[in-house]
Amino acid sequence: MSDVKVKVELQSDGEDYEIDIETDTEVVQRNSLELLRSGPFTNFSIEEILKPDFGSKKRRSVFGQFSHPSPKVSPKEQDENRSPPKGSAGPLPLPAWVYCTRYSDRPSSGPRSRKIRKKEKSPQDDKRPRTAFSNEQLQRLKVEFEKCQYLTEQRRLELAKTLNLSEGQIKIWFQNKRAKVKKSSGGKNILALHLMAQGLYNHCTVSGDGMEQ
Amino acid sequence: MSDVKVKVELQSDGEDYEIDIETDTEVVQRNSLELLRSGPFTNFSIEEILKPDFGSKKRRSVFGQFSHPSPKVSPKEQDENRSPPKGSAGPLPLPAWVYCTRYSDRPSSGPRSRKIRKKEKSPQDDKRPRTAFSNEQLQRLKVEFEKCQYLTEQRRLELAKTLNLSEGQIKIWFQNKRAKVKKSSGGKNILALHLMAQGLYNHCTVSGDGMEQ
DNA sequence: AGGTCTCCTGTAATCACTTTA
DNA sequence: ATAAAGTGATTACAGGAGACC
Repeated sequence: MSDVKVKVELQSDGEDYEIDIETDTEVVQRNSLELLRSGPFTNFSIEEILKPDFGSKKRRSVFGQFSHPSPKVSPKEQDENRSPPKGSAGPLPLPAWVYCTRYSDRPSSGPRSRKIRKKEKSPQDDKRPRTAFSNEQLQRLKVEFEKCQYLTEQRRLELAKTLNLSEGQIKIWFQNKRAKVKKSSGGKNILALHLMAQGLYNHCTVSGDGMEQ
Repeated sequence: MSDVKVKVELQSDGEDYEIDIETDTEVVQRNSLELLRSGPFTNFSIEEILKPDFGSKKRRSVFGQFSHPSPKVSPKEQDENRSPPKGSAGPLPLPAWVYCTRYSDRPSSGPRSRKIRKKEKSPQDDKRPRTAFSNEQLQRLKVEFEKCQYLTEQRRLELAKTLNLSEGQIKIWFQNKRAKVKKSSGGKNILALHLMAQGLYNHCTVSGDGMEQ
């Protein structure tokens, strides 16, 4: 696969954007997510995954063991079909989580169309005053969050538009929400229990106790 | 199982530090979460994907990196105390992501130390004695409050300066005032609700600006 | 090599609400 | 009655890292 880059200048904001075309990685990743979303967890065992021959490696360090294939794909491709192009000879696509790197547990944030010319920052502290999101906004955000805890650019843009918030606010809200969930769940989850049961869970969390709400 | 913490006082600065030892749990949990995030699915089975040879794409294949050392990793990067010896033939059957440490995703970050917050004692000392605002001050505050029940940093600063009060006092006064109004109006603060509904809560404009943060 | 993106982690600030005095 | 402080939730940002161009 090769990359094709296209430069686009949008009339609206006069910004240049660079869009990567080709490569079906993103589709793969999406499908991979679907995959992960799939079967009941009980369909495969931790043991299976953890067998010595699975991705056999002696080194314990994660460093460098995971590399991140460039997740580039045209946004169009992204919305329109969620199936990987069943092109003949392509190598089998990998699930997203396999691609995970250092932040190894989260899927890629998806294809990006990068802004090339970033606006020059105003050097002063233009810290946005705290906003109180409306119930409507929060409602929608929560719904979206339940669908997936991570944003794609697409989704972020769409949310920002329909909720009349900045993309930055959407992004930050998701970050904060993830942090909250993580904190409040205290790390207790089903799989954790699985791991515990299998003796792979040698450590305990500090924060421990869950918080309510 | 419990968390292990060590308190250390460094000679250099006389500060206490708290060091977490072995907090791998969260990583496991988070990675696990992703795995658990499952739903109905299509093309390939988990078992298939988990085979060592699955999708062995040449250079960027993750699985390939299970079987041979990544070119990206310099020995130095593999941190001193966390990396097992490279040539170690020791049985470490687990995929790397299982071992991700700390906040689960980054083996490289390892145990951290953080400063324990300095505790301020003598709780009585810092308490500001109750202030009796002058009529002039109250007058101005009320006027401002009617303009908008919520402060911007700008406005607070300005008020504090002209009224010769601390910004903290201004802030508290507004908070108390809002509470009072709310109470007396039976919890129905039309303006506030309206503002909230519009997401304008504590500032007056919604900027559509982009992602700068 | 430099810039930009998102990520995660922490933290500051402010909110509503409660309590103290 | 009300200034001030405490609590818990939440928005926003800093800082550092990995990935990408």
